[in-house]
Amino acid sequence: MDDFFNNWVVQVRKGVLEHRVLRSLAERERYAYELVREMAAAPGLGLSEGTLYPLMSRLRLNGLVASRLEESTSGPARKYYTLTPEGRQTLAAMDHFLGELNRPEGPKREGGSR
Amino acid sequence: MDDFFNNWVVQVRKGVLEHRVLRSLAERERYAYELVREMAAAPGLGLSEGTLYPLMSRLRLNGLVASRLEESTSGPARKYYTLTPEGRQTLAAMDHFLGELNRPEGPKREGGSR
DNA sequence: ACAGCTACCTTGCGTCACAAGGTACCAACT
DNA sequence: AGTTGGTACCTTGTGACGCAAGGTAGCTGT
Repeated sequence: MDDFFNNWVVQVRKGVLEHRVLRSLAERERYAYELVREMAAAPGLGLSEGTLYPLMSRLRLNGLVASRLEESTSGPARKYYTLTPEGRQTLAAMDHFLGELNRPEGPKREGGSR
Repeated sequence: MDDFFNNWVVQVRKGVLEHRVLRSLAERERYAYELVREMAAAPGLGLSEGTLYPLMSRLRLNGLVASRLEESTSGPARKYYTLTPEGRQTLAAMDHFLGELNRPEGPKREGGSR
């Protein structure tokens, strides 16, 4: 039926997810499995592990997060992720960009340069 | 430098663009070239023709827009696009979805089933 | 005739969500 | 001891799509 709409939703997630993850990590450190359940419970998202684990790898490769292993008394060890300074910087840039996007028609000129 | 951020912006566009285009067409009919310049001038977007033409094709294939050729006295003929009823419906669904996404922590339960 | 604008469309590339599948560790029941 | 079920990690293959670059064609001015 609405192939188109469903596909659109997937595309929207691509942008939103990374932002949401960084946002979440800005609050406190978390491990991936925790994030999966958190996001899956959120309104429009509903991601699975296959989405998040590669995402976390990308974040780490790009230096936005750092990870730390912690053993658990009940279950496998957890890999906790924290934001690096670059991660915080990128998050701020994202926030700014999204702010611009949501402003309906007001482009807002940059510091009146030139 | 910020490969990651730039890439992210590209991903965000994927979701935003289709919504913006439908929004724009909901106002009045437009032709593709017009949309390109309109979007390119908007804050965070900056798309090119190579992005928009395939997008318009997809919209037409999915029955969200209809097109109509109109000759121009100055230049090539223009293909004007209008929203179909399905297009309007999809736009409404998108608006709803985005509304849900932006609600910070309020999932809004579905009819309290179960 | 030629440059430049409008206006349409296509090809090749790279990125990414997602489903599905895989490994391993631990607790509880049979 | 074996099986189930939960936690927690990660990989592979597929399909979708933005984008740069390139292509076609009509009109205008020099």
